[in-house]
Amino acid sequence: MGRAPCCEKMGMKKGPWSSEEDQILISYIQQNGHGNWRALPKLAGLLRCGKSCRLRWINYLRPDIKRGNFSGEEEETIIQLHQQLGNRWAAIAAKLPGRTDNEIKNVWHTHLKKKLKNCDQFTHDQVRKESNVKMQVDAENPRNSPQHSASELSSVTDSSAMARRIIKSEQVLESSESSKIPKIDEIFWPEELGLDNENTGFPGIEEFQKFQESGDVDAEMDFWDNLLSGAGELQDLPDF
DNA sequence: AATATGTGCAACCGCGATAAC
DNA sequence: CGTTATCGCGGTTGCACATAT
Repeated sequence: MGRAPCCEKMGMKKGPWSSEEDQILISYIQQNGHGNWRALPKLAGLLRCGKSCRLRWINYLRPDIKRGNFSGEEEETIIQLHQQLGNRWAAIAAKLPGRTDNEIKNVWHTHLKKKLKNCDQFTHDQVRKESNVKMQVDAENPRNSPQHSASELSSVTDSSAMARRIIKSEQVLESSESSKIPKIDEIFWPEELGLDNENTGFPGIEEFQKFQESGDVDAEMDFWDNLLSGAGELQDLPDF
């Protein structure tokens, strides 16, 4: 259909809101409700378009807005919901009380996307690595089952589980101030440091690989919890 | 200390859906 | 039933601040 933008009228103010404007909008909505957004600015005495007022109220001034950093739990929820719903930010926001679609969208683009990118990179490397190992094993033992190999690979391509690993591992790092604890990249990409897959120096690496193979995410989360609670013991790690 | 670059976030824009006429 | 107005959503932009060089 094509419709003229709501702010086409000249004289409408744009850009950041002043505290005076905020106050006018808050007190008007508290007294009268928002009603017709388009009519609101005129009635409230604001030189803004209705769209701008609505956005300001929904994303910033609403009393039930929860401000501050997202918890790991919230981030995990967003990742899982995004996997299910895609970029339907409003639908995702509906599952997170006090969070707005705009805020979630921002967090996604600034934090979570990067995490998943790292995760994808890890997954890609891991698949490649496991494929190489598999090819080597197959060459040595042609009777190896192809189905078994597929299930092994599927466990590392579950991006939700991977995201959980990333978040949990970051919690491990945040929980300790020891400079001897390797960064997540160092845990996940030991080959870049010249360490082979068999002996990374990462404590519990065998259990970690076991969970990956089984695909038992909950058991893996328990593993991370144990690692988190025993983060202090990681000081025994070799220098990287 | 000055400048360049990166990051986070609030706000804007355009479009589709839908209600109202 | 077609047209118009409004709302709500998702994508994008631009600015302020932080960090690196």
